[in-house]
Amino acid sequence: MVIEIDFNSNEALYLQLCNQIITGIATSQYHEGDALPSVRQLADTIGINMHTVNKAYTVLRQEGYVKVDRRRGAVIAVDADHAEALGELRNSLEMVVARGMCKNVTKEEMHELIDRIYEEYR
Amino acid sequence: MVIEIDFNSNEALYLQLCNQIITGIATSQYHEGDALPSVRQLADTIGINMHTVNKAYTVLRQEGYVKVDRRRGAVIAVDADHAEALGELRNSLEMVVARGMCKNVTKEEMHELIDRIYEEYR
DNA sequence: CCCTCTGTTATATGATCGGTATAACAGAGG
DNA sequence: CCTCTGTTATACCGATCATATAACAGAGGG
Repeated sequence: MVIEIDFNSNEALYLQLCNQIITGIATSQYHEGDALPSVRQLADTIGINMHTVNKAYTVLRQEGYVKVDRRRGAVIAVDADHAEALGELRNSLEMVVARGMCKNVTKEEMHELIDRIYEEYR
Repeated sequence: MVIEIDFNSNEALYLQLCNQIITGIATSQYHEGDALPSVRQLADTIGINMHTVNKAYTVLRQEGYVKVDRRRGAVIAVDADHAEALGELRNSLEMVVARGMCKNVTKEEMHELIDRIYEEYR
């Protein structure tokens, strides 16, 4: 999978990495058991520091998207704790929905947006 | 409206302020034309610096939630540019939905979450 | 007219974070 | 043994966050 970093973004590099890999899992570009590039290798190919990649992998592990073998490196392993996932989703959605409501976005429009994203990502 | 700041949060103070005020608008605790406390007054009541409040107000103005009179201070004035709002909503939702999909959250569950938030906020 | 309130701007300081850099360590293979 | 893996420690630089002090212009109120 191609990972592209925007150095002019105000989003932190390690967060861009996390988000792209998570999107890669959602879009089935990464599958359970796939090995990610090693921290040194990925850092080299996209031209950033090893520790920045390591930070991204650490966050991904803490959030339950990869597991780390000492020798194989980071491996896609989604920990789909459903209740926990719903709780965090809820927190993330609250601010998004609040902003939408202020701007007169109906919940039907919100549903439509979600359906569209689901279609594109599946 | 009561504004509560969590000094132990990893979220920046000025962003906590923004989010709470936006939530206040969504939940009809603030209405179009209502005046927010002055930067000095609000800073004093919650025990933070004037400039931190000023930064929050500046962001709220840029994102179209308040307008600033020289005399009256910050006044709730939502600029509901619908197309623009939908675009930004879409961007915010993409990462949320991607994380949900990884954790096997169905779009029906996502819809239900949104409906529930809409109910609670209305 | 003066006093007081409003947002705004300018500087400076300290703490934290993001990213880089160099280095070393332990574990697991080939 | 050599090489790969993640991991840890340390240091440095720049940007951001929050604070502090200070001053300015505009708009009322007494």
